[in-house]
Amino acid sequence: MNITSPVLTPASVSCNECPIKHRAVCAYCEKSEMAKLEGMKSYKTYPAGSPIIFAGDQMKFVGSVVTGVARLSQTMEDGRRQMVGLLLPSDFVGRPGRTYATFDVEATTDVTLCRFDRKPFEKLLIDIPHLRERMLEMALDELDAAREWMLLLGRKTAREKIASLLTIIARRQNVVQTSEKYAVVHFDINLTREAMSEYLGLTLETVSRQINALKKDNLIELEKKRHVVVKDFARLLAETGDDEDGGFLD
Amino acid sequence: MNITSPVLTPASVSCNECPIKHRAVCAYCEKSEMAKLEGMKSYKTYPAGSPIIFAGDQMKFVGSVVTGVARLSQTMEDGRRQMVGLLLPSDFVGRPGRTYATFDVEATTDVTLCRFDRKPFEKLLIDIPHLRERMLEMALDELDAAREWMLLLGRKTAREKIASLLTIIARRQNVVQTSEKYAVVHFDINLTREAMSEYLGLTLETVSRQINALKKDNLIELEKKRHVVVKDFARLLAETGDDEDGGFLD
DNA sequence: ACTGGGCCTTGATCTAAGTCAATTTTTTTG
DNA sequence: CAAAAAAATTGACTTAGATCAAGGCCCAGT
Repeated sequence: MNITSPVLTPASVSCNECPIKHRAVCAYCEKSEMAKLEGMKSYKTYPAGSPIIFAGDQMKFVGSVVTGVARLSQTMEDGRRQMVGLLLPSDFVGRPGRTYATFDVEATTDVTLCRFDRKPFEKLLIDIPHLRERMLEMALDELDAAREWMLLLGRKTAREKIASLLTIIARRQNVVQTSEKYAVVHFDINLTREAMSEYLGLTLETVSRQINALKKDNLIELEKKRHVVVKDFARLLAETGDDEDGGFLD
Repeated sequence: MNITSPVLTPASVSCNECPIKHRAVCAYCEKSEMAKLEGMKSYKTYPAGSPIIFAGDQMKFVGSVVTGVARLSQTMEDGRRQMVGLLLPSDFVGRPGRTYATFDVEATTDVTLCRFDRKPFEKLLIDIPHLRERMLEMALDELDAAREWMLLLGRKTAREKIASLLTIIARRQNVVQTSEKYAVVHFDINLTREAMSEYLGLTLETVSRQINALKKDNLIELEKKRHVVVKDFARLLAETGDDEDGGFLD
């Protein structure tokens, strides 16, 4: 559905040329360790909109998002849904040590995963300290992000939620450097209004109204509904309810 | 404020007699490893209501909750507060690898921590694989719990939130075994209505009204405001909005 | 170039939970 | 044990966001 780089031919990609090698679970591994991983990995691409894992399913694999965007979500019996994580390239899918999936994982755009069978991967986690080290770091980062999101879900207004989401998407795409905070910035939202509403704990109508309210207030411009231009990033930041550089710590 | 076991005399407690030794970060350590930890630890008790760490502060120590209840929370400039974690005995405080605290930590009841200076502890994390292993496991569990909570904050009704909180408190105090799910169950809530409201993303008035609504509907009984008697745990569970055994996975 | 199906927007109305304001109950402490 | 402080309840009223219900836009495929 989107600029998903010229499709990787699965087995042919060497870890050396992997676009996420500096940030994924394997980031700290040395040559010899990489060799072990290299031998076990396999790529799989999921088309936009397709499920990757269902909550309750047995988890036969774990892996890293190489390209694309996936989402982690939870569904209640009556259909209420809450997204609990947005998985971008280098993010990890699956929880070692757990047999059954707790959440649904779904491809939002086309998604390519670098997969490992779960059991063997768990062995590697024990054998390769660097792997476990990075895994811990990533888990702690995600935990902080999840807690940040809890504040958003529990206490922020609809407008603050939208502003927060936009700033987060902008940052995650690395369009904003700390220094050029006041610059004009533009980026794509890879999410439908519905997906946004699931992330923010709102309805899609409210998302639509609030986005258009931000537009009316001249905080953003829209091109073709999915492309956002922020004229003054600092002003948008001020709408998030976060203090100052909110989240640019350490 | 509550039954906080006969105050531990700090330096005198040996890890052998530690009430949390089977579940804390050190749970997987062997004798020799424990010896290292033993030499570095020190206990500190914080009176109910007092701050343990402020967001933004430098983190000089990390540690485990030995007794009591602490809470992790976040505050917005205008005073809106969201609790993002409830720390019970064996839970870990602080984030190795981070210099500054991201969240406030506060003693809810009297709290005793088993503390380690952060820097030396980070060294141990590298030296003692068992420590890192347990740390990862705990981080992943907390991440799952945080995501579970995101569903509650984003999608549940006030009544569902209260019912969920009550079942969680009951479980955490181990009053409920999976088997005796239908039994009468009673427990204390160590939280004020205000603390509950901060956890649930509600106001204290709504918390009060919903608790009393559950009482009127004969789902719970109250003794002295803070002690809850659940006559039929399954019926309370049904009010949480979660499916079936909600969360008793794996 | 037309049409069907996702998306998205917009309006009217409803309602769960918030706000404001007492009052009562419980706990603390001098 | 009385008085003060803290916690909890209860009521009246307001409101942000949900719900219900049309329409409009856009591009994908014939």
